[in-house]
Amino acid sequence: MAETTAASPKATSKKMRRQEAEALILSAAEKVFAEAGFGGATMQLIADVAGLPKANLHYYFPTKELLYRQVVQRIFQIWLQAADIFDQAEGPEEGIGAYIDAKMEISRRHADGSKVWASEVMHGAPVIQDYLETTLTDWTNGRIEVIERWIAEGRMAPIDPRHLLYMLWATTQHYADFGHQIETLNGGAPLDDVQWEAAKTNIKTIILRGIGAVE
Amino acid sequence: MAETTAASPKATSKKMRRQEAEALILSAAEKVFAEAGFGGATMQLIADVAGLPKANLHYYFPTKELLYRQVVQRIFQIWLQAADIFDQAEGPEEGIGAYIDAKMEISRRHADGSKVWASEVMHGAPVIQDYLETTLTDWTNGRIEVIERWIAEGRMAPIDPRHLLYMLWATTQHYADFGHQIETLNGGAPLDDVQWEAAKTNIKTIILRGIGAVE
DNA sequence: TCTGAATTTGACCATACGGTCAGGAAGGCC
DNA sequence: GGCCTTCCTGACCGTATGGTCAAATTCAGA
Repeated sequence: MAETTAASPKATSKKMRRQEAEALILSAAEKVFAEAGFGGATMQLIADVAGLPKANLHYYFPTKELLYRQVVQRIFQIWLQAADIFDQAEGPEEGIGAYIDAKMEISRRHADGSKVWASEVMHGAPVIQDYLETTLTDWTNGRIEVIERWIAEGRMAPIDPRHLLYMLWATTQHYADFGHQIETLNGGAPLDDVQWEAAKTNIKTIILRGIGAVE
Repeated sequence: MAETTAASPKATSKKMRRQEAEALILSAAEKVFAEAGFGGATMQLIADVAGLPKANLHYYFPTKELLYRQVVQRIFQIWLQAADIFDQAEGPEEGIGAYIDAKMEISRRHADGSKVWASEVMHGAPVIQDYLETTLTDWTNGRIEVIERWIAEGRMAPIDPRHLLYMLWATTQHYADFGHQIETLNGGAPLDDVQWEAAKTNIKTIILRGIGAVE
């Protein structure tokens, strides 16, 4: 189970702080939503995974939708943070290379969150449509400008920046969202450190060469 | 709604042939499963979309799982057929280029099916795990051999064929699975013919150049 | 120690869901 | 027309789910 957050359910005193309780529940919810989807997930199962009675979940998160919304928002934040690397770069090789590395790391460390996000978007983004229209749109347009500048400066080939971004998102998130398929094709074992490195290297090699950012 | 199959619900006589009834239901089910996921989809909603009473669905498909299974199998067949193009090719530029075209066409024409497939895999492939282990594994290994031959013949750079395939799948399916996100970033409108062509061209340009199959 | 706010929880409720069934309707075939 | 198979469907059932609630428990501060 996820050891990324807070203490174990019954380790300390009987009463929890709001913060740690919410973190525990969010972590359990992320896992269950990722495995079963919003419709397939049940509050009972999330409660079981969190090691809490169901009624306790409703104390912190009144409805299933509210809980789900927070799970989605959390991964979106992580997703956005990977953008910083993009900006700090001085050219496409560094910027896009680092962005690929960062997004691959997210796919590995936050596979559940990535799946929840993918599921949400696939179903028409009923919960975070406003984010797509505001934050994501702004972010995308900003990055498109950067790429266009790189093209104008002759640092890479004249590719449509939009489709390049889609390719970056698709390729990196695939390792999280379709992780089960990749694992099966890998003989049933998750990718090990070496294989993850190989994946990153391959992606960077193909894309950076493909856009003419390296020889 | 999908006009790809059969006649409209109540156009002809009261009684339907097994074949057209099943096609109608499968088409409705694909749409609903794509929009709501397996857990979120209800037999009632599928029935409504198909324009049939719920009990009639159970006449043709005894359980929800059985109906779902057939929807998934159908898209998998389409998915596999795109492989033929790969084999008939004589080199990477032609083979991979045609494969990208074919998979992009699937993403456009069968977006719902693609989403159902993605959802199934994301949730651990509870229904089609055997397909992943047999058919898909065989198909993948076969294609890896082809790519390795191309590399050996000096027709492309020494890329890990496995990760190249993942990239092809990811990039092309992204346009179906994340179609809503793309649509939102496109100002709320679906990609038009020109934009789809641009997408294909960009992907082919980047990948074919990236693997050293073209200059 | 007393008090009150925050937290925990078992029991409960209304609803919605997947699935069943019996009886009716259609249509092909003699 | 008579018969039989196939198809259709409203009404129904048991269960599981999201959510509620009031009583119990914990704990910090006066």
